[in-house]
Amino acid sequence: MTLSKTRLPAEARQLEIVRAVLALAAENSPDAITTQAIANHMGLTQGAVFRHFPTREAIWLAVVDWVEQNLSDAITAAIAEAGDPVDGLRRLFEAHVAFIATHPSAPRLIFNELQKPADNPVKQRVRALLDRYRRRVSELLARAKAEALVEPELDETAAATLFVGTVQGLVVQTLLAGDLHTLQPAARRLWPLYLRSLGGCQP
Amino acid sequence: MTLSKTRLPAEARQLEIVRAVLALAAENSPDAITTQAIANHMGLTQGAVFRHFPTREAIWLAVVDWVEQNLSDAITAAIAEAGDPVDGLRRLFEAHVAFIATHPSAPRLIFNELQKPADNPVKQRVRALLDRYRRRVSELLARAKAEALVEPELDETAAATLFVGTVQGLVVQTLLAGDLHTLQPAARRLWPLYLRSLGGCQP
DNA sequence: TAAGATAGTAATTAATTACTAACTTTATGT
DNA sequence: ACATAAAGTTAGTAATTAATTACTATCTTA
Repeated sequence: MTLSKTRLPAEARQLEIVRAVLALAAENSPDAITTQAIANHMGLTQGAVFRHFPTREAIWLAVVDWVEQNLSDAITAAIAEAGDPVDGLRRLFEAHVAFIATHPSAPRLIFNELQKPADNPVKQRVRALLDRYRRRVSELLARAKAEALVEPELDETAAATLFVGTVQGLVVQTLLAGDLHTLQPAARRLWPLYLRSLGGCQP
Repeated sequence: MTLSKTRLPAEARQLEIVRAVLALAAENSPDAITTQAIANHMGLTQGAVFRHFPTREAIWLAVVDWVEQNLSDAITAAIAEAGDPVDGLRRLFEAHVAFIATHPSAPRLIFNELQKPADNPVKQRVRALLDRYRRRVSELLARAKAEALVEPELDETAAATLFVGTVQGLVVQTLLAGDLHTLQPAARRLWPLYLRSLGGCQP
């Protein structure tokens, strides 16, 4: 419960609603989060929510936007500090896992949306987010190949899919196990394996 | 619509209900599948469903049982035909992907359950299913290590997690893209990468 | 300080949902 | 044939939920 008590300007309240959803989605399935629950979390009445969003779906679009923006920033910062492309991949991997560890609701949103029919607007937004992410991984892999840091005949597309999949698969398993605090340790053990899959310096 | 028209003995009808859920889950989120929708799919009325299952949750437990049984059979068959452990892993990988391609509702169930609170009975069942699966992968990896087919200092646990994660991550991405028919081609491109992550001498 | 805009409330609505129970129909064994 | 138990129907109920509406309180600013 935040119980902000005071009235907030529309923009600030919208952000509050997004954060309420993120907080609630850390423990519950996104679909199970009712507008009533969102209102309770802020200490407001249910009707107040619809002062700031026309429909429930509009809330979810705003949440996806928030995730996209923050994840994108984290990625950019991680890559910027990198030495070579392979180091960039490692930093990206760690940043991605760290982001999920602090925002467990983010993967929940994704896993939730991939269930729904194709024309769903929220799903489209999530798909676009993931596409952009994979493209950035591909670029790093291409540079790594150009600098002869990985197997010269590496299947870049597959390697990018595996990169994203490694994180996603790990998250699936830790979410199912219920112990999200083991995410980062497990990720550290996975990285050497992924790195070796790229080939390169080894015979 | 199956429209079986005739009356069915309880046991057969229960199986019909499970198959109806599997069929409906291929396109919709499991949570969105109502008892009414199940009944419609069989050409019966909603009340008929509750002749065979006391609660909605009981239906989902039966569905998980079905998946567990069929996946387990497919795995066992795949491993049985294998030559060496690494060949077993490859066959297991292919069998797993093939199972998902023919039963896309299976991963949907998993992704749906991992969202819910820990005490959920269906989630517990799904978790047990995945644990057994990962253990079988671990055994194959251990044998591969004993036969010196992979890196002698391989982190088995991590490699098993990566194995399962590779499939799961791939499924997440194809489900999100909406083109499930690209699953198997993409999987074939991923296998060489996973194999290389295990290290060892390449033939 | 008065006027208008903005944020939130309280009550209600229409639709959907899992579940129940009293009933009718069908299949089957003797 | 026919009794009867099982399978399916009909017609509900109670609870939940997103959305709406008429109203009130608070802030801004001219």
